[in-house]
Amino acid sequence: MINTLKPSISVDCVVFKFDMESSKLLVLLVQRKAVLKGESPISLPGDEVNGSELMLEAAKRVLHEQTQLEIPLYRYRSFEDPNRLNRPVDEGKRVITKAYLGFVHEQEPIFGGLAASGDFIPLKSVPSKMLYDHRDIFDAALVALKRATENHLLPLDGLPATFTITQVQQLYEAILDQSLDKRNFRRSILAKNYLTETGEMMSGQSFRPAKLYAFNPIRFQNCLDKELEKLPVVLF
Amino acid sequence: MINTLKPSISVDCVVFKFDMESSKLLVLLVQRKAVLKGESPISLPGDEVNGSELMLEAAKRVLHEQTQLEIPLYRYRSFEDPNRLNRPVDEGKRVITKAYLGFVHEQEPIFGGLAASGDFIPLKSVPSKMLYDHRDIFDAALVALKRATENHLLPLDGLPATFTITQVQQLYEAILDQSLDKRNFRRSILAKNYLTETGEMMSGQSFRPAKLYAFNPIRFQNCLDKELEKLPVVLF
DNA sequence: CAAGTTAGTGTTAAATTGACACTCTGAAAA
DNA sequence: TTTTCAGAGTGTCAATTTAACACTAACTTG
Repeated sequence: MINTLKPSISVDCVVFKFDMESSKLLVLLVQRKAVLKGESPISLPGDEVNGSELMLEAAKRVLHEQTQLEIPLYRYRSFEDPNRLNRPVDEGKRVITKAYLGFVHEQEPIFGGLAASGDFIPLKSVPSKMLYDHRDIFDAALVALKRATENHLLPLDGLPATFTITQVQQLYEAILDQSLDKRNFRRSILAKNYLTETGEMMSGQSFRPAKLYAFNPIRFQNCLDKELEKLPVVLF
Repeated sequence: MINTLKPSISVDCVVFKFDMESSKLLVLLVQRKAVLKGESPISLPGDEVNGSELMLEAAKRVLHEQTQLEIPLYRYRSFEDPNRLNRPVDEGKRVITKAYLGFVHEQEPIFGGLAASGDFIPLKSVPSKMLYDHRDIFDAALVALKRATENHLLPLDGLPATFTITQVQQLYEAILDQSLDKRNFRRSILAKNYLTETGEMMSGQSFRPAKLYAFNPIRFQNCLDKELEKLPVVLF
C-alpha cells in the first residue's frame, strides 16, 4: 500500500567535544523520551522544523531546547530514506532530516524537552543501535568532519579562545585518527592565514612555552569561500 | 504572526542540453499552469514529493510527468528560505525544495501535468524573473555544473554514445564559458581513464578524422568516488 | 648545571600544473 | 596531381605543490 502522506522535516545535531586532557573526541548523545516500544532511546538531539524558520535556526533552537547549548552549527547532509524511521508500515510517518554538526568547548549541557538525559561519549563507544538511522547520521558527521579537516576547513570552535599549534594538531589527529607530520602541519595551516599570533605564550609547564594563537573567523570564512569556489558540490 | 504550518517538500529539475551545432548550452524552461496572479509562470519542472519515494525518484517522476523525459539526474543543492515562494503571508505555505540537474541528448520533451508548454532556451536568454526562486535555482545549477566540470566530474550524458575529445572540450567550454588549452585538456581528461577509444573514427568531414571515444560510467563512478573521498562536503 | 620535555625550524626529491607551437591527415578545390 | 584548408593529435619545460625527513631551542625541575 502506497503511503500518500507528505513527508515532514526535521533537523538533527551532532555535537562534538574535544577533550584536551586525553586528546580524544567525544560526541553528545541523549536519551529521548517517548519512543515507540522496540526503538532505542539513544539518539542525537533533533526535532521537527517549524514552518517559518530556516533549518539552521531550527537546528539551533532544537539543540538549545534539549541541551541549553548555544554553538555554531554546520550543515553537512540530509537523510531521506522513506524507511529511515524504521517504523511499522501503518505508522505511515515519513521524515526527511537535515543533519548539522558543531563543537562545544566549555559549555555544559542541561537536558530538557525531548531529551531526558545525555552525555558526551567517546567515539569508539557510540552504540551501533541508535534511534532511527542516527548511527548513520553520526557516521556521516565523522566523514564530513574528516573531509573538512583534511582541507583545513575545520572551524576551531572546539578549542579555547587561544591555543597552541600543537593543540590544533592534536585536534586534527583525533578527528582523522592518525598522526601528522609536525612541520608539514604547521606550514600548511599557517599558510591558510586564519590563525593569528596573540603575542602570549603558554605557561605552567616544565618545558619550552609555546606561542598562543587565536582563530580569526573572518579570514577563515575567506578561506572557506575560496575553497568552495573550487569544489564540485554536485553529483552524488 | 508566526507560521506554524509544517513545511512541505518538493523537487525541481534543471535540464541542460548541449547543442552540438552551435556549441551552446540550453536549459529547459516550462510554462506552469495555475500560478497565482502576479507570479511568473516561467519555471523549472518541479512538484511536491510523495510520502514514500526517495527524492531522486520523485525528481525523475516529476520530470517525466511534465516532460516525458527520462534522464539521469544529480542532486546539487536544496533551497529552504521560508519566503522563497514569495507569496502573501496569509497564504501560509512553506516549501523546501531539493534541486536536481541533468543532461538530455536526443529525447524531445512532450509537456504535460503542471507544465503547459516549454522550450530549451540559451543560457543567456533565461529570464531574471521566474516563478518563486527558480532563477536562483538555475544559477546554482550552473555554479554546481562548473565546479563539477573543473574537476572532470561531469557525466557525459549530454553527448552521443560516441564522441570526439574535441566535442567534450566544446561541452566543457560551453559550461565554463571560457576556452581551454587543447593539449592540457586532453592530457587531463584522458588521465581520468573514463573515456575509452572505440576504434571508430569520425567521418563525413573534409579534414583529418578524429578518434571516437565512449563514456565508461563505471570508471567514471570510480573517479567520482575517489574525488568525493577527498572533498569537504561540510560547512556552508 | 644536567636532564627531561615539548617548541620550533628548512631542505630536497617527486609529482602536478600551466604555458606554449608544430606536424599529421583526409577531403575538396584548383 | 597537387595544393589548400581545417581540424586532429602530440611533448617539453618551468614553476608550483606536496611529502618525507632530524635537529636545535627554551623552559622547568631535580
